[in-house]
Amino acid sequence: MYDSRAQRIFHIVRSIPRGKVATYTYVARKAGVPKAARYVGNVLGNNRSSRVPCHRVVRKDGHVGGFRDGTREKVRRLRREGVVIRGNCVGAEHILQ
DNA sequence: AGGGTGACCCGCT
DNA sequence: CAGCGGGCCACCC
Repeated sequence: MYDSRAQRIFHIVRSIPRGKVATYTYVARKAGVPKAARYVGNVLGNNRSSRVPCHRVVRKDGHVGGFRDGTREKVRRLRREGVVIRGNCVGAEHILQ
């Protein structure tokens, strides 16, 4: 199973509403490990549960970032939720601060 | 205990 | 403005 740290990360990601996205840094900060953005990616990459909408987590510079099933799929899912994406960049208006 | 890993980030060139 | 280098962190052998 996962330890409390990973659980916290999943919980935070699950709280991201449809049509919004959060950054890896944002999730790391809310999880209490502000400099562990990279680790957040590790945890989400490992995740396979459809209950965790990890496609809603993007890079701080606005780029969509990686995805287990491919960046294309991540973009598709976000667009389906109404998120505006130019190239591989999400509109800043969707990013939670 | 220690080195390897990665869906990241920042500063410098 | 694009690349590169180094830092970063928790986890996994």
